[in-house]
Amino acid sequence: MSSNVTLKQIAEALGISAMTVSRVINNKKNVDEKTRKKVLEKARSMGYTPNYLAKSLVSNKSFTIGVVVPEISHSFFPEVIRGIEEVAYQENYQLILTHSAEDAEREKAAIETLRSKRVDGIMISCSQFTSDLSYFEELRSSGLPVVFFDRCMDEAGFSCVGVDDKAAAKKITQHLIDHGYKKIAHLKGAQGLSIGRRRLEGFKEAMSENQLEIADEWIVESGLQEKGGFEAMMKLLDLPEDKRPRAVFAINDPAAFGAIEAIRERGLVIPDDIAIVGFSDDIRAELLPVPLTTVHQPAYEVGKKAAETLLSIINGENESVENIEVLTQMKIRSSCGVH
Amino acid sequence: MSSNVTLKQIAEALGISAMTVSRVINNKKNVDEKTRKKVLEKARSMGYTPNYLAKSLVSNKSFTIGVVVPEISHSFFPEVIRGIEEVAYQENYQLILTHSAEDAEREKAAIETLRSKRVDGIMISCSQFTSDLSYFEELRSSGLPVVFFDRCMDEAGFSCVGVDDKAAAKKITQHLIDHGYKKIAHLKGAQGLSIGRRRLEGFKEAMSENQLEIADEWIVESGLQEKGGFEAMMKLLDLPEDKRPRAVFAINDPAAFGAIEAIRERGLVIPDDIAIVGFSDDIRAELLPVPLTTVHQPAYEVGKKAAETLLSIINGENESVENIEVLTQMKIRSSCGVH
DNA sequence: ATTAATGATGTTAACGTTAACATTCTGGTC
DNA sequence: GACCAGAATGTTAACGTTAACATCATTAAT
Repeated sequence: MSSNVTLKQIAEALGISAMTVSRVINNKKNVDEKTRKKVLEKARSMGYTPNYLAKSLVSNKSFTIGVVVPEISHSFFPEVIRGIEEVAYQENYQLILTHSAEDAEREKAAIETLRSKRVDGIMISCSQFTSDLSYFEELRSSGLPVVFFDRCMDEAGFSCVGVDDKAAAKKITQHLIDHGYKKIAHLKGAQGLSIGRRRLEGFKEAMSENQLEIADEWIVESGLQEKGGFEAMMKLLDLPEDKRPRAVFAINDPAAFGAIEAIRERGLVIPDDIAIVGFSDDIRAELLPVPLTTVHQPAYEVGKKAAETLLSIINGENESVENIEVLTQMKIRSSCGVH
Repeated sequence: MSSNVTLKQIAEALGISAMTVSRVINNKKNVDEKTRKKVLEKARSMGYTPNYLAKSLVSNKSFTIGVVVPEISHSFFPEVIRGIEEVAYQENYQLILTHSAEDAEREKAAIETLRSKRVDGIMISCSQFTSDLSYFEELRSSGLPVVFFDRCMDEAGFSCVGVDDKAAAKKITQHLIDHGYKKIAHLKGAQGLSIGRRRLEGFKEAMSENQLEIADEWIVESGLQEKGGFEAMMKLLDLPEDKRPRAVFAINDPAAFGAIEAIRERGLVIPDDIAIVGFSDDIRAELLPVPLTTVHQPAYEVGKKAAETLLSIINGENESVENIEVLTQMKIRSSCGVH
């Protein structure tokens, strides 16, 4: 358990000052070539590893950025993280990854810890239950660079990188309408979340532009997971037959999977009895017995763009609060009916 | 961009010493109740956030652990990370997540950076191409707690948390044998990696215990990705018909997916013409047209166990170098033939 | 040989925190 | 009222690094 070697120890071993050693380690000029070699050799032989904590303390810069995700293991976020990591890596930043597990308190605590660890910026994708705007206002007044991605708090005053949720939701709803469906339901997400609101908006816009009825009972909150989708769909299936929708637009693919399960349990057939479309293009969507029509989100791109945005703020190249939308792509498969 | 508030600033604002403020912030005793309240109030109003960098510098403890994964976005690792994160969260540690992208040099650089950031320990899953043992020996001599997970370097002298690769490989090979197959090939992984070696060993053991021929040309290196699996399978399919294997055990599911693609391209049918089994129970395995028989790896458990092991070393509760195997479960589906 | 310019090195203080020790209160005891 | 234990608070130095300035050595120019 050899404790860590310091500049000073190298300096002492060579009978020179710590400053000279520092200069060598940081490749500064004005160091004699002989000294440089001597120092490098000694540093290697003593197993020197610079202490970035001390460095960061002095420079007030940690080359670390914090990432807060609500869910690590579902397919979208790992891909986003890969995008973030790639950009960070290029610029020599590391990531502290924290996981809120869809818990607003845990999210808050994570952000506090990240601040304490003096990250240079934070990237946040909110939990489903995040609603305390005042906390984010406080965060904003701290001046720490922050960017939201995918799940944003619109009023928080931070930039947000997501996908064209509203436009895509509208488009895929329109696709159902083009198939001749009129009775269309929506499994919606939490309205505190930008994605929940925007997808609902897109849905509504498509419906009203086509003069179709938007029945209250056909807009059911499902959350973002299988379970919620299942339960929400069950509610719809419990309606009297003539009040039942013929098509469903689910807030995301996991919710759609849950809904599909519910439909199947009731012995109904997709898309003949009920058509369904999702959002996110989960890796499983394509592989279902009836492949799911959905919206492909370029997750890697979202991560990349979000990281670039954050770094530009950190580097002082960008002050404006922006709403950046990466373009999605509709994936038409079979669950929406013949095409 | 208000710069960060310090203990000293709070102290000055109240006309007391920094030490007293520190005592309040850290809930130490021997502080007057009135003072305590005054300080807490001031700290809140000034927006104080403790500087863990400074704290860590003094205490030589960062409450941060480094994680190095070769691949972020494939389903196994996110789940492992979730397990790690959960344990870390319980113990108030944060994770610095780094990604080697299957590049040995990048992996080495990541570890160096983690050391510089003075993480309290590191968890590593090696890239496919990691082979420089001397680096790990050096790392070991630094005394920093390290644990490998899933992809280990056996001789490096660190504990390793993985699954019962060899036993599981043997079992699934035996399963193929029980189906009556005698001509069985193996798409193997890099032999520098524990999983590559152990799964090959398990395969060989099952074959020889059943007095079956282990033909050299039926053991083909595929790597761990689709592409490698595809190419390796193509080599097997290029053999003269009578020398072709009737069943294949792929090192992991992605390799199996690639192989399946190759089989299909040749117009052959699974399992009738060629049976195939994988390893890892990728989320897609179950959803294939012919669901893939494979070995389920409890990824979350691996992450959890690995993190627990690392923390026990960090806390000085554990000195021994162990090889911990989390038990897998065979998932028998259809790709291995009727059952 | 003297001066100036430049190169090589050293010294000091600071970053924000806390451990260890030092000092100053307080309230009680005799 | 003197004394003391203990509580409350303060002072100093240290963690490892570097910026800023200071010093000393060397070389070139006159």
